[in-house]
Amino acid sequence: MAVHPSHRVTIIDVARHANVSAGTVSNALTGKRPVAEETRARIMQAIRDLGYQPNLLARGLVNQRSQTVGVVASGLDYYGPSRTLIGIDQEANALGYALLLDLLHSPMEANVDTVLNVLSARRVDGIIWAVHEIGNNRAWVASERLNRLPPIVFLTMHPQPGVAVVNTDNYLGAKMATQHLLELGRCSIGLISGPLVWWEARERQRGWRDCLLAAGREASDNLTVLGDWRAASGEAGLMALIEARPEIDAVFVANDEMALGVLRAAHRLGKRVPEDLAVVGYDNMPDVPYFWPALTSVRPRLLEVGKLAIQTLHSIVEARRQNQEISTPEVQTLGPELIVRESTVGDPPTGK
Amino acid sequence: MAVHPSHRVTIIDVARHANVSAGTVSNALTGKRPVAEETRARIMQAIRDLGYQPNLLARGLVNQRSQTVGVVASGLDYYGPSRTLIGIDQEANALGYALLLDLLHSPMEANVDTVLNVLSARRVDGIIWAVHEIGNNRAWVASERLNRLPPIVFLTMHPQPGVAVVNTDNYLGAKMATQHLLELGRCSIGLISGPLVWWEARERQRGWRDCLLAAGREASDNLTVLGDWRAASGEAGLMALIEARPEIDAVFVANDEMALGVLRAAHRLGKRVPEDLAVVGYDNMPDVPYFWPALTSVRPRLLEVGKLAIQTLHSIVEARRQNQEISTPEVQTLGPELIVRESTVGDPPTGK
DNA sequence: TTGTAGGCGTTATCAA
DNA sequence: TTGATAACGCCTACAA
Repeated sequence: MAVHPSHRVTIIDVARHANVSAGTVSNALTGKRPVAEETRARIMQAIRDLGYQPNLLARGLVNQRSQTVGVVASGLDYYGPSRTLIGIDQEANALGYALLLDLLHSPMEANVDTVLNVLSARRVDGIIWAVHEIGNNRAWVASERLNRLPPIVFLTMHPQPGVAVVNTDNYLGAKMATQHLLELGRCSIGLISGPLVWWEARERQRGWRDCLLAAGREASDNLTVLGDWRAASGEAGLMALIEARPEIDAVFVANDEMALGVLRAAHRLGKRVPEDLAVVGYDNMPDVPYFWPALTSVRPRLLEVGKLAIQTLHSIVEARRQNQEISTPEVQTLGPELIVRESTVGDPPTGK
Repeated sequence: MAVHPSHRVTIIDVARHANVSAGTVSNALTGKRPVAEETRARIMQAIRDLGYQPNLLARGLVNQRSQTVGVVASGLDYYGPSRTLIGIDQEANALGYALLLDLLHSPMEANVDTVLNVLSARRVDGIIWAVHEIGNNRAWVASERLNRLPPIVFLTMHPQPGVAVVNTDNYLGAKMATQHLLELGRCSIGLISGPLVWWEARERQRGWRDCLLAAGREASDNLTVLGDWRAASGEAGLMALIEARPEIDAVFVANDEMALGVLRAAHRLGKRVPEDLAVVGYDNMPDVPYFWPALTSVRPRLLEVGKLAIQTLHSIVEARRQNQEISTPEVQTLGPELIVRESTVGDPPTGK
């Protein structure tokens, strides 16, 4: 048996081997036309004998669809984006799509055109845009460019007419976190925010503010500190916050990493959590239950976001293929969940 | 301007528009044959006018190469695998490959054949196998199957003749960690290991043991506890370890997540880190500097692993295309780095 | 330097 | 139920 068959086995080889025409083999494989049972058996045997693999490039060429979805993402070294990608992969597998992955090194990067061109040239059936909305890095969405591209589903962005979006509800998540702190009887609830050029950061800030105002509380600027999502900025953030408002007894932190920094700062300052300071994070990363103390956090349903994104894309692709109306709503938002742990209510079991 | 051009613009449209033949357009695009400067300009203009995108499916079909690399990975919700994937993506971009991503939900899964068939059918130029070696989930590597597949580069696996492997040196990393603890004068150094069906876990265990034995120390079984990589098992692990060997004053933990659990257990037991117990982790996740106390950890060079994997694959692909000998060594191993922090040497700045 | 023709591996159409 | 034939969009000899 030759190790490198000089001639990749094609559908024609199979046809010859089974004494039928290539068309019949194709029919047996795709099931689009009936094939006699006896013939089909012969064909299947030939396929096994020859180790035939259909060439999906050729198939895509004639079918005008590649069964491929382009995924443009960034920040994969964070937990959230990875998690979403897993959801995307699972559902794509289920629906028979392959994933063409494209990572943007910096989400602000302007090489959007290059990426879109590549995906377009590879004739992906659709695109999932999983790059965080930062500054005006979505400006191109309004452009006429969009019409010349395959269907796109956007993740976590400000709703925009004519654009399919799947969101996780950052506003609600922040509200739930803040409400929880209010219900614990906390008087002065600070916020350590993400950079406000991020849409998600703005949404979480808005949730925190609206919740406080609705309760007749103060939500002034010096209760807020800007972080950069990293733990270091959470640590510095708490220091600054306490400097400005020493009476603070709770803080909502816009992500878990910064919350880790907050916990560290609290330890250094000798503040007890949650007695002196209650802390809520966001993202519910896998290791927050083992922080010291275990961190109360908001869990966005990222796996579902990924799955829903592919489902939505699929239905758009199908609708367009059949020139039907699109039945999916333009914006779909998944509600989060608050997971309460020691950093707001518990005494961590201490001492032996 | 029609929103859905009924007829995707092809190289022939461009040719007509520019008053040349399709072949000339192709030459202008690929640069494989000279084209008069004046003609080329006309062609480029036509391409812009028409918004032409070459069809890479068709190109792949005739060229017999798709400029695509299949990446099979798992555990993407952990930091390590994501990091490696980023490296893979970066280098693939640089070399002009697109990435076809395939995630295995369980790394022990037996559906290896399905995955390989899909990749094979899509005519990827090569494959990167980034699934952790667990149990005998690499058994297929020895099979004749391998010869019927495109070139494959394996990540983190036990070297095997005839197989290209890119590794990070788990054995050395564990040795460095243990050596560090020895040099601090620690007397009784425990190990919290990963599941021993993982090759990497065995390597790290071996490093710990050999280092201790080389120093004339004890490395007996009751200095070892098995974990499952998750924080919970680290927490339970330290409890068990101290139960068995109360005199323990240092522990090497096979990953950072479990180390987080160990820190938590130490707090609960009232043990001071590092005074009573020095702790070293593995992976150097981004948030370990903000653990309490900051965690000393081994940093594997994962980004480089990803890049090197693609480079290696690329050179194998090229060599095979030209029927040359493969010039890359079969096994390439990248050494790790030990990052020392408070959990072994420091006093975390405490109180104000 | 450019044009023409044939083929890459499939599927779809039209007959048989 | 099956077979021949013509696309799908591109590249590459071979000719001009």
